[in-house]
Amino acid sequence: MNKEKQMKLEASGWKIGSVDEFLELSQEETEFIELKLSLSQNLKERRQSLRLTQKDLARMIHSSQSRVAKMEAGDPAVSIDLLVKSLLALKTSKKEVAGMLPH
Amino acid sequence: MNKEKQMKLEASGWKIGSVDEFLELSQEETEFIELKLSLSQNLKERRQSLRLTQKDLARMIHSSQSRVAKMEAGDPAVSIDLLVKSLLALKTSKKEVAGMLPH
DNA sequence: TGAAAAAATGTCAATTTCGACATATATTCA
DNA sequence: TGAATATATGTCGAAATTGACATTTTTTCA
Repeated sequence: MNKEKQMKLEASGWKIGSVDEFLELSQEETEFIELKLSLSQNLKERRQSLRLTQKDLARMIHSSQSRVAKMEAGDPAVSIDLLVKSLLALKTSKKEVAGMLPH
Repeated sequence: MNKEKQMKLEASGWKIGSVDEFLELSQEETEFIELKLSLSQNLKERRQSLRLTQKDLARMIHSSQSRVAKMEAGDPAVSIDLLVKSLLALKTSKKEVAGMLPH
């Protein structure tokens, strides 16, 4: 993982380590984070292409606008479960989900 | 969803509804549960084919044998996050994960 | 422009999921 | 067989995630 990618992760709030240096993440941790970010980004694109507001989506999954915003921002404190529930609510197909898997 | 499939879900502890009749689940809820069960089953097969014990896998993901058992049993109180972390720990490829998606 | 709508950000109590532990049950194999 | 190993089940306090709410910032568009 290069420095630029680490910067992006940190920018989304993923930094866990010490104050002025990057935490060395294991390969699984990195893959896990990248998967969540990919789902986040795809969810946002999908919602927007369907012309739904965050509030609309929030209603569909019985959640709140702020939580949808955090989901789409790739906030670490949002579970894959909620991301998947959101994608399912938007009738995302298996093929589309498969395309969201990093690598 | 037919009765037999509902029976299987209930057998894994997924029943939420009333005492003597099945709860009518929405399509998204059903798809979500089926996804988790698919990941569970595939995880178990993958671990076994690698000749690892539940305790072995638990160590790899810094968890416990009992939680791995619940994961593989499709216990509702286990997150997709933990399932994904486990699959990543077992070096599951994108293609393999894609093959685990129901439908 | 500027007001309205949408999105982002921060906080919090409630709920869910967590690892850990104890123990019961099942499987393996000498 | 039966002892050793593996798995399943139940419980618990701790930690993480939740929906909701208030507020700020950004975007839209008349």
